[in-house]
Amino acid sequence: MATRKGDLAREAARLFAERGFHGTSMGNLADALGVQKGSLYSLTGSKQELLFETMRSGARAFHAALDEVPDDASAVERVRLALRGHLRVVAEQIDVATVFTREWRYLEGDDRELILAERRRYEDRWRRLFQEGLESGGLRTDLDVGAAALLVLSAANWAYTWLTPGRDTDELADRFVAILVDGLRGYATPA
Amino acid sequence: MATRKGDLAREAARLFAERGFHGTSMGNLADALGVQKGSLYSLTGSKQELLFETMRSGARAFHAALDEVPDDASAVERVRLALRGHLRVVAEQIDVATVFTREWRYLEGDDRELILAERRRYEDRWRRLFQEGLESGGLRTDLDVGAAALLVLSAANWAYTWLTPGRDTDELADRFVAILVDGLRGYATPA
DNA sequence: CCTACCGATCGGTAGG
DNA sequence: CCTACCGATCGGTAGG
Repeated sequence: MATRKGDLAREAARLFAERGFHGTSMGNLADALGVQKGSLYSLTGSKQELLFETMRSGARAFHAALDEVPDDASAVERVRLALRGHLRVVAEQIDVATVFTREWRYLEGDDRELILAERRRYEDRWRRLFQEGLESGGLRTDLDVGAAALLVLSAANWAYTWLTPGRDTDELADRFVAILVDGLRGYATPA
Repeated sequence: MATRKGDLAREAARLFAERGFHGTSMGNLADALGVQKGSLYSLTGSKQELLFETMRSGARAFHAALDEVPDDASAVERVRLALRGHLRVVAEQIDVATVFTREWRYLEGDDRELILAERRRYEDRWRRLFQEGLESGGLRTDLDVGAAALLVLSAANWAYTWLTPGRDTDELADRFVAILVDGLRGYATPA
């Protein structure tokens, strides 16, 4: 069911990702929908609200992807599935993911606080993944959990700049994890 | 020797990093320097030129850091020093690094092509670092060079979002490399 | 470095 | 969804 409101949300994500929030005018959005800019205000309250809705949609997608990671898998397997999930969201919703990762600082007031809290919560969930992996013995005991989480989150957060939608996304996540798990030097896995 | 032109370049980098290129007006820059906005045009040709000069300064700094990596060190050591160099540039010139990493797409015409070429060249130099490491035997023979370079470049390019200037930057680079080299599972180094 | 100004465009509203 | 409009601000210039 394609609604005009949905069309606007999609075009807003696309243009905010392509030109940035401040580089996109309500006039640009109106052109993309083929209407006059005054008409947009029956579909949204403000440009700021369009940004906020895009961010909420991003937060929802990334958290939902993490929800799918099973509690009972091994530490390495959980990291692998979490990275697959994150990269899949980026690949399937590249515009929303781009705006979520890069344009949050143009939010104002309470909108900004709410989205920042969601971003922090997402990163905390990742850190917990590593912390639990360490405690359950799936990761080396001297692992720097903060640095490890930061490293993987960097790969995840930078992905919108290079990921090509529909091109072996899962396999790429696995290749990252393979390097992370066994290292650049790569000793053989013990029997 | 503090010149007005230098003051303007510094304030431009700071504001472009803080509010984004399109979120910063010539009026904001004039306020930061304590002059009227018309006066800025004796120091620069246009707002676009200020962005371009910031980008050139970033490109210069990152390439210069890579120049310092010795040719004759081991593969792992070269990666470690290259990451140290990159993070040091981010820490010491956080505004320039932020703009270089995030605002390049607001450049137009030839300026954009030139800076994009410099960015590509920088990433190529990193890939070569891994390629040479593989050929000299310092890295595991089945290493996916493209994925490994992308992983480290992600950590490097995301650093402007979390790096605190002047706080153990070198040590953090070393911790990243330690995880990358020996892996999350971490087998003992062979004798 | 300032004052005064240019045309263009901005986000948003009123009234239909 | 449109027309017509609001005050504010934009990047930039002229002339001093």
